[in-house]
Amino acid sequence: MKSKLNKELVIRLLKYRRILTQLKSLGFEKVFSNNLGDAIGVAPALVRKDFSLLVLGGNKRGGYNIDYLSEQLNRILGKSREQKIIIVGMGKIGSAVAQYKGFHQGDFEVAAGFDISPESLLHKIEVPVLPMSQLKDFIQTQQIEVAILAVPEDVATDCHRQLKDAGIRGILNFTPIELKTTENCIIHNINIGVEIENLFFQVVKSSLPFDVEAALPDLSDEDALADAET
Amino acid sequence: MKSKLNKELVIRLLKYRRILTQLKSLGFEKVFSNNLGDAIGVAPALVRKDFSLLVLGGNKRGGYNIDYLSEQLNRILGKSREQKIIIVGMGKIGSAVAQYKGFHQGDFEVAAGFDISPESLLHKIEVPVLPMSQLKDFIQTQQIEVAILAVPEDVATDCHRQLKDAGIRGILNFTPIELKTTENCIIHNINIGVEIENLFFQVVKSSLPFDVEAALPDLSDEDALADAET
DNA sequence: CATTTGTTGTTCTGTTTTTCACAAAAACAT
DNA sequence: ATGTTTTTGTGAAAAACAGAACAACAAATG
Repeated sequence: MKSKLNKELVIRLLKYRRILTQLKSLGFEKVFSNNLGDAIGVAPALVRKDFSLLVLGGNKRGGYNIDYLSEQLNRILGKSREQKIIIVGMGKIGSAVAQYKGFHQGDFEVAAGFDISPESLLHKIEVPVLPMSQLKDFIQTQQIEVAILAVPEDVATDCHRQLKDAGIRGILNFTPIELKTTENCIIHNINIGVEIENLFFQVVKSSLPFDVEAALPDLSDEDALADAET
Repeated sequence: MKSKLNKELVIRLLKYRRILTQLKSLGFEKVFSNNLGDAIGVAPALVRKDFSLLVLGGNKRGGYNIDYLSEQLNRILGKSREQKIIIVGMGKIGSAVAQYKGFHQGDFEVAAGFDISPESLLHKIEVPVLPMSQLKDFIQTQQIEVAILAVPEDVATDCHRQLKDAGIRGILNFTPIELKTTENCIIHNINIGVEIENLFFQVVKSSLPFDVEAALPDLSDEDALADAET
């Protein structure tokens, strides 16, 4: 069974929705595939194909209706509003995310943060911070499904287990430990260290006057072979 | 010209390197493809394929030599040591990243943070925080190539322009504004809001007793067609 | 009313990336 | 020595993904 809503597509749809919300608030009523493409950094043809796949039609010369598109994307993606999440580990990253303003028009509410020593966190945080001992109970009574994991590396696997035991269905993992999706719990890893290293590599590679890959094994044999055949 | 070192491959290589460093510090000398695959969450065959592509050989029954692999990965990826980065926007996210401990054995040094009002930042931060007015000069005299952008949404594009004007070659962008890579400046976007929305979608989708995609346009026509042809 | 213009919808094709499957080689055991 | 096990290395198949091209159509124009 091939899945129609592949991973990249879903991300694009979420981005379209955000852009549409912005455009709407600016008073626009319609939008063209190249506007959306520019906004999220993909080719206009891909935008049209995405909507075509979902049978979201536009008008042959008038582009797409923003209200219609928004509604339909909400139908497909779920309104994802009033969803509650918790944050485990209220260190720097955890509390930063707790106060993150970039959520799509307040879709999510951080129901609580958890930490080994909640008392020590005196910097004003708008969400209640509870001790880890209350984690499982809170998750189950509040029916929390999604958690953000932002604890130190050495307790990551232990916290992961606790979250799974408590019945969490999805974890956004900011620790450098690569957790793995299981049947009952979907993991998305964000490894900031790797992201920075990766960016550095790309920059250095693009800055060099020669091709980095020239240092890699020779592919010119293939060409030689091809030449020999002619 | 097809590039051998594609984006996903580079990320895997960076992850291999991290795992190898850990294994080495634990006293291991060799490692098998399935160990590495487990550690970074990919199939063992892919690990072998990666190394095969780079002509990094293992031993038919003894796995791969950790020291050798580390050296070779360092050669290919660059040692990426003593590189300096700056952080623009020392709000919650910015200062969290400034103090991020997950960097690969201290590869990177945060040379400075920049903010509109550096004085107001009284929470103890180990790196110097300078006013935006000094941004361009600092970048040029210190020869900074990579920056992390963590400012509020409404000034993101302006800061982006300032960074490009100052000659920055790579930006890790934490704002919800999707910036685009240009000839001179590589952008990697990390949109935390979208990541959370995406995770929610996947969780809801997996939780439903029926197939979400059933609500989407019918593909059974294809089957009907195929049947009709037989 | 005819013509031009602009934009969508979709097919077809091409590329890149991953998985499968198994031969080959090395280590180990008997 | 001989056989058995384990793990690599890789060619071929499969899947995922994107891009180019262009027909179809609606709107605008004169």
